[in-house]
Amino acid sequence: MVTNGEHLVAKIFSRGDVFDPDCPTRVVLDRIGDKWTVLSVLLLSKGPLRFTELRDGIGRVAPKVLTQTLRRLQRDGLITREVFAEVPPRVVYTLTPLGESLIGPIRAVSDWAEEHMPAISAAQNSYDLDSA
Amino acid sequence: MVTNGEHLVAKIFSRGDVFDPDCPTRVVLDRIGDKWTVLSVLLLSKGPLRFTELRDGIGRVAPKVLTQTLRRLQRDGLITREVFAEVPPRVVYTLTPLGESLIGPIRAVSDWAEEHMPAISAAQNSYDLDSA
DNA sequence: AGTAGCTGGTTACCAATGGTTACTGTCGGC
DNA sequence: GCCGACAGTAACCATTGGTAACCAGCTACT
Repeated sequence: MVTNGEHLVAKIFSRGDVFDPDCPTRVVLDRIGDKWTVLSVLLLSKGPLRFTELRDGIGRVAPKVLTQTLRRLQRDGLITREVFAEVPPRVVYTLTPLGESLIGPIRAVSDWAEEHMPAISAAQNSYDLDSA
Repeated sequence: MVTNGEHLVAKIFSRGDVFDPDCPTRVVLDRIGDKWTVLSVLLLSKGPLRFTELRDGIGRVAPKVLTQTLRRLQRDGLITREVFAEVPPRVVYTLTPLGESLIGPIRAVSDWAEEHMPAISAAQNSYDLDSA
């Protein structure tokens, strides 16, 4: 396994650099930017959940879109997807350790959003009034 | 100014709750999800920048899209936009105190992205191999 | 005098992503 | 035999991101 590639000429990125347009870190930032990723991870931080539990916890999310979100999280190794061959079917989503390591940063962002939301709403209102 | 609205029946949201679909916090999370918001704020965290400096710092972003991003950040009260009537024209973008308060949470996320990017890439590869 | 170029955009147009509504398959209960 | 629960898919729009071309105002070059 090649983990230390700093002697190579090509960019191998053993750590990542968000300011490099060619670095896969951009993909990671895109994922966090996916509309329901943050909420899904936050919900799963309390424990494994089923599809409908996630859907109801988020509220007003189309099943297709939630499926897309969860597939991408699974592909990124942030969650696991367990299917139980029962009737009615049961699918349980669980955070992996990698996914759990994201809880801290994500919670920082959502806490910030909750705390500063009033200020942002106020700024939006005055901006809209000025340009009206 | 009404800041404590907990005695009202209607939702007035003095703080925000990301799990409530009707809460404006969702708008804030959407903004962070905008493709270039995080990078723009990170770049501006080092000091005010001009339009082209931001564009070059991000790399491969269409001017139209960068303009959209910056206007939204301005509307949210996260940055200010100063125009100097010179030739050639000069426009300087600066983080507001509100914008500066976002640096911490955003840096937590981007640091996480840089640190765990190799693990994510590996997970993606094995996922793609399995489904191939 | 003509023209090319810099800055910070805008406009028109196209592609990709996100989102909504409707539908599927399986089985147990009524 | 029909309904509903679960975990999705299918077909179809809407929003966003991206590209290429252009503009205004002045300066500097030829």
